[in-house]
Amino acid sequence: MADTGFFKKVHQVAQRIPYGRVTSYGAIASYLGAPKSARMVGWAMNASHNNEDVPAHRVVNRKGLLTGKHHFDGTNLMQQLLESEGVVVVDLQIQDFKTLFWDPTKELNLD
DNA sequence: ATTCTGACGTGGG
DNA sequence: CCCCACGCCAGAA
Repeated sequence: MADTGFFKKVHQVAQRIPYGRVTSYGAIASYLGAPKSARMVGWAMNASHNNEDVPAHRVVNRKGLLTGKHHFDGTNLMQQLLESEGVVVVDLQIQDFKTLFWDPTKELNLD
């Protein structure tokens, strides 16, 4: 099933998002070398939804808006998870998004 | 094979 | 900042 290289990469990058940090679909897509396939990242997140190791709630759109919150189990589970990590979210909008933003192409360091 | 959709992004106004 | 139109590509019907 969806265990393509693309999905796998997305999962790995998502897993490396630090606690209390967030990133965007485009950032991950760009890191994977497919800046045009940002949507596919979201699709990959859907598949990763099966994998608890992938914190999909830390991935938002470029505006820092929790566009995918509707895809989570509850109605505001995504926001709860983020706030639980210290991320301030107001009306689906992450506050200080620029500060909390974690760019894999710049800040991703390998173990 | 064709058509539509979508957890997006960019550019122009 | 907002709004609008277009591009992109994988999957479902």
